[in-house]
Amino acid sequence: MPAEPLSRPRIVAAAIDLIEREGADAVSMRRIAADLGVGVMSLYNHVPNKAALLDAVAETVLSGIEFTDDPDADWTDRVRMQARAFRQIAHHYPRCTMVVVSRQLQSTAGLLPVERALATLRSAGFGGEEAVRILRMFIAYIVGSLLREVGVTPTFAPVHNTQADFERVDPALFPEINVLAAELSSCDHEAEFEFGMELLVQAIAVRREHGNEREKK
Amino acid sequence: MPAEPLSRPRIVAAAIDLIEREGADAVSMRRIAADLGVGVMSLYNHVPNKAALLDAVAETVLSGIEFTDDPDADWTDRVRMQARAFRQIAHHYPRCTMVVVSRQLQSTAGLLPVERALATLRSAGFGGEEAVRILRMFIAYIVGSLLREVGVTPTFAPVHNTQADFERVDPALFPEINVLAAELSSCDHEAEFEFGMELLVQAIAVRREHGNEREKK
DNA sequence: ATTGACGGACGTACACCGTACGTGCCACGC
DNA sequence: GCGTGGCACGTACGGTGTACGTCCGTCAAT
Repeated sequence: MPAEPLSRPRIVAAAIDLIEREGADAVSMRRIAADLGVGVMSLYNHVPNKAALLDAVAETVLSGIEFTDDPDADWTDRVRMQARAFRQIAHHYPRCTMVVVSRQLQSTAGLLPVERALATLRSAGFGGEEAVRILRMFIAYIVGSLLREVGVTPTFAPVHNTQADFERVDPALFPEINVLAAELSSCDHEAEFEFGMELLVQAIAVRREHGNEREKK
Repeated sequence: MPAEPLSRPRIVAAAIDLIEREGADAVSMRRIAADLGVGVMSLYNHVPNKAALLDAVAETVLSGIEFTDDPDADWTDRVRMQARAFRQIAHHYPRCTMVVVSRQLQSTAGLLPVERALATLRSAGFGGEEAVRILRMFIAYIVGSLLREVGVTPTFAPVHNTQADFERVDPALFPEINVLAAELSSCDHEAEFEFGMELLVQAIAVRREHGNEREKK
């Protein structure tokens, strides 16, 4: 007597749960079925195959982005907020992040963030082509940042101090690394992310100014 | 009569070859052994397990970066060159790129690029901590860019035009996407990469100016 | 020269994986 | 009453990573 009749959302939720608990490697159709107390092949009545299931996982995680867009705020603040929203879901589903960025999703799941971002950039005065370029640049930076974050803490396990690794390098061959061993081994991801984001925001801000000046001329 | 006696580099080379020919999904110990004309378990005399083999693949690919660093050039040009060198290996081993960025490598393989980059930034006048932050930002951007490039062309197969996908969205729900469908569906990766890199270079250039001014004050 | 140890190539075996296919149950429209 | 279609499920097949045991060539010590 299954209280709930095994639907696609339930399967996806179980998959996300499993990934967060035991990592992406632990995912198998048998394991998900066992967690749901269900036969393995029953899953295939709702999901065509494992790849599609993982796509659905990515889609679901991505659609969990919460936008608190304030149309009255400065456009730079809106850009900042949207970038942070992107990063926050990665903190909510840390183990799933690798799954999300690994599979390129050509579905409509990530479309709402794209729409919002483009609208913000257009309202800031950027042209269409330029807005797309800027958006792609931001996405690249965000994805790369998240990849490092989840890579360095794949299990949130004891972050075995890699400091020793950096201090063990040959000072003659790698003088800079040797001097900066402390800075290289520690990493405040939040501050790091904000630093890069601020640089990007200011870069496109000055680019907008130049564009406006050129228009006036 | 094995002409060459099956060494670890030979195994890694076979793995890279296989990945480039048939994609990362085709990699299996049995398949690699077959390509080498060798029994499966013989591989384990040189490689502890499959994960270590893939780590070695990442390490080997990464160590193939060619640096043509010109110490006399402007520091911005040196940064540009190093970023491009990073991207070029991804073009040389397109299918391996996902493997490289997927596994976080804490080995000494990627250390030389790090050393060069830090030296360049330090010589440009950046402080130690700031140089590390800037380097991390660049790496995030580059990794994110490469991930999009290899994601969009996982097999270099016919890039089934996703234009239709963008044009099919509801214009009422996604007006910006609808208007910019053409820009979103086409992507000149090279130009896109250069655009973002230029923005980053100029951003840190103005940051350096501000820092210098503050020092003078 | 004989022997012993040893490293590497290999086959077998096991647990697990994704999933194609067939079977049975149950709720429904006629 | 009777199809009929959807859904849960079991079985089975080909593939995977790898632990373990076996065999054999080489080389050091006796």
